[in-house]
Amino acid sequence: MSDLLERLRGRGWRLTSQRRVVAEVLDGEHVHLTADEVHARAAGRLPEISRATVYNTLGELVALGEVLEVATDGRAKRYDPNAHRAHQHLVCSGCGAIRDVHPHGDPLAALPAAERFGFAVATAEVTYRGLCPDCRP
Amino acid sequence: MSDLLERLRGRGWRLTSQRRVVAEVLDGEHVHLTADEVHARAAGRLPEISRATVYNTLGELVALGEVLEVATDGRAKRYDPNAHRAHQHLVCSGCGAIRDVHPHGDPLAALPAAERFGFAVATAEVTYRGLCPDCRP
DNA sequence: GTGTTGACTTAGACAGAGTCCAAGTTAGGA
DNA sequence: TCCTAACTTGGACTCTGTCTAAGTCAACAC
Repeated sequence: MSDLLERLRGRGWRLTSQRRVVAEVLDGEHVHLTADEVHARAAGRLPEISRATVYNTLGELVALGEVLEVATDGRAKRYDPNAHRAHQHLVCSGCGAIRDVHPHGDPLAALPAAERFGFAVATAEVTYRGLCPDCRP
Repeated sequence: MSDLLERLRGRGWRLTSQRRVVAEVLDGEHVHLTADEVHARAAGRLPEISRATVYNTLGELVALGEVLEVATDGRAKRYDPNAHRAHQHLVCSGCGAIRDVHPHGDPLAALPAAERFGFAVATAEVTYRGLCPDCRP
């Protein structure tokens, strides 16, 4: 994602310090941060950045396909900078930890035409759930 | 789900009119209602039922395994009374419509041991997304 | 039937996540 | 350097969902 800023500029983005900081936060740690966590880290570098701007910027990055939105629980969405390699998520039912995983095969292929009901099915998201080593009894 | 009330009674539930109405609402329409929609329909039959009771009852039904919680967007959770037959969900990216679908194969099998990172993986939820016939261009 | 009691329900306050808006600021082209 | 549309800001607001204290009532014992 290091040339992300250039790609965005090429798409007509105005390159503000706020957007730069948000992109750097996502780029820096390949974890799954919530919007509030992104805001906290961004504020570490640019104290006056507002929550609204973080939400706006994240929404734009998602719309541009540079970042994935992950909703594994009913709580805050998380943002995954690893948008350029297909993967799924493994979530701990105990502590909520998330890992990227790479199952084999294409999950889309498992849905026969008769089960598509005329939808133009485009993607399949898989969430695996279970207890992580730290949470196992 | 018609004998749901009996099953619940057998598990020590007190059978109040509120719980009965919530169970009937879920039983009556095999759609995926939000908590607020369940509340609205329940209030049609029992006007003084409170939101808190609807949330409590839905939570209990989920804990008992009688109803599934489905979070397909970052918005309100939806409640799926079809908990006794394994299935996945197909969601319209345009209007949000949800259908139960039955892919073949077990999605869990696609995750090799090397990709489980010591987790005791228990379930795999698949969400297929695409445009429904009404939303296709 | 009546009484008792703890489980259940209620209204409303509260909290977390996210959106919206009007006013102020600024990146980048002319 | 100036201009202006695009961007940012703080704060109010909405939407979901949770919590609490006080009141109610289903089911059991008698």
